[in-house]
Amino acid sequence: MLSPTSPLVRKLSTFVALPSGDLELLAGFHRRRRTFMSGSEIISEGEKRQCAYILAKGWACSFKIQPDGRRQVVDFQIPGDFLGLRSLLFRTSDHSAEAVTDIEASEVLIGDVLDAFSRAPRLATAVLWAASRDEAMVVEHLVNIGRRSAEQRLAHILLEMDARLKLVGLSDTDGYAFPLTQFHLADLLGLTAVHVNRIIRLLREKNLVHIQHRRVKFLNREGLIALAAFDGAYLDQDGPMLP
Amino acid sequence: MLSPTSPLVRKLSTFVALPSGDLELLAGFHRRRRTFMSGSEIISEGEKRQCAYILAKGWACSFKIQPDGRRQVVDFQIPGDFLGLRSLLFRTSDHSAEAVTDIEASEVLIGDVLDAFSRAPRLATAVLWAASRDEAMVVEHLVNIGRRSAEQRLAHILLEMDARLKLVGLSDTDGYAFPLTQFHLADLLGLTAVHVNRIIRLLREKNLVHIQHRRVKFLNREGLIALAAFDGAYLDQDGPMLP
DNA sequence: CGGCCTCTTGAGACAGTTCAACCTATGTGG
DNA sequence: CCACATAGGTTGAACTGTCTCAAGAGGCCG
Repeated sequence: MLSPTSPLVRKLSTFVALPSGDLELLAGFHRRRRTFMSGSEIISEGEKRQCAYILAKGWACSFKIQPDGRRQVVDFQIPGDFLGLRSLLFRTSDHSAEAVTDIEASEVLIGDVLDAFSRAPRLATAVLWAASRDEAMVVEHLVNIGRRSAEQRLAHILLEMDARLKLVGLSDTDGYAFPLTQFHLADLLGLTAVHVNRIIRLLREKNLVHIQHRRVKFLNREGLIALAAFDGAYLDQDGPMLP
Repeated sequence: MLSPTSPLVRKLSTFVALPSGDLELLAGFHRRRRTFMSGSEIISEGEKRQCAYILAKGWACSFKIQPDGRRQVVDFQIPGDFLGLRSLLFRTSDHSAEAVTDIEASEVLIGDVLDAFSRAPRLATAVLWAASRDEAMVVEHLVNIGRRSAEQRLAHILLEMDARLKLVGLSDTDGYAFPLTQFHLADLLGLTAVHVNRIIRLLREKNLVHIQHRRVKFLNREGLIALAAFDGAYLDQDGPMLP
């Protein structure tokens, strides 16, 4: 049985109040528990009819590889996030995903989704909301790369992850545990790892954030927010719920 | 009554065969027809509880504006596409949208969606698919900006629009009608209009494509595909349907 | 006819890349 | 518990794709 504070339930409950029947249906999604070792590939671009996962523990990342070997990270997934929802619905998966840390996840099949949608339409809307929120994050990453400086990009993603981690109770007041390497950040921000390193130093020298020892520690959150022009409205996680 | 060749039906039918009951429900979505003049704003970032639209005729574009006035276009919408689906589900809209040409669209309210989902779960899955396809396009635009050269970016978007227009019957063998300015392209590709202009010239001089007089005309499609490393799998519009 | 978009081209500046070297943790096998 | 391997992080110097600013040309509409 799914505990009421499971990250996914916590996230969806920000959107709509789900009746207990829907919650039980959601619990059924957690039947097939899987574990993956750090670095292992979970979803593979180009493969047909893949399944999806709900991440329960650890960080993952979804990405696309270019023919020349360069890679673009699309997003990082934290507990409560879907992993590979698009590859569940598409004929062939349009992206790959791998475990950043050791992770635990629940396998979801297309049948589970069809079944749940027909029995709980409110849940269908909640899942569409979660998928739309994922899209909103990708959109913000697009703005990041397209129209912000390297410094702003880094500041922005640090603030986004903070807000997302808070929603599932994984962020403290001063910062959070942060398992990403500078290569991960570079591939998300459309930069090189060398340049990310220089920007990290810059933000440290400005006494805005420290990124050290697998931790992000905010020294001047207001300053960071101003620098990145961060507005978390796209995460749609504040304010009153849908009636 | 909705004609069976409406762009939206045509698009969704690529994914699943919808029973006639679902098609009638879908037709109900087209009750409230609206028209917008070229240049007018249809969705506004920051506004609460906006409605969404299904585009029937013309081109639109969705975008986000930065505090410094620079703008990032997220995607262009063509007939059959949703417009502002995220602003329908979110507390406040995370993006804006405007009409590129004069357009015709049908207004969709949140109640329509909830109602349709509870009566036609298969339709819910089809809508989730369409939303996921929109996300896949944004992801590809992210890869475009993050990891491709200006030349590749432009080639890629021209090929994407060709495939998308083909799906709704708006592309000829040699090219298609193209209402975008170089400013639109610049804002989508994360470049300046000046640089887009130089790249357009480059592709013309290489005898790959002509972009002139509001038309895209392919001269060497294979060459363009190779240049951009274009693989349309992310559009999920080829191959057998979902059973 | 004049005004305003849109497109075009040039020259200099700069943010971020590339390549290369070196440093520092952390873990592993002997 | 040391020796070594390896992944990740740090820094410098030269290079380049794209931007910025600037000025002008073409075409459409009132």
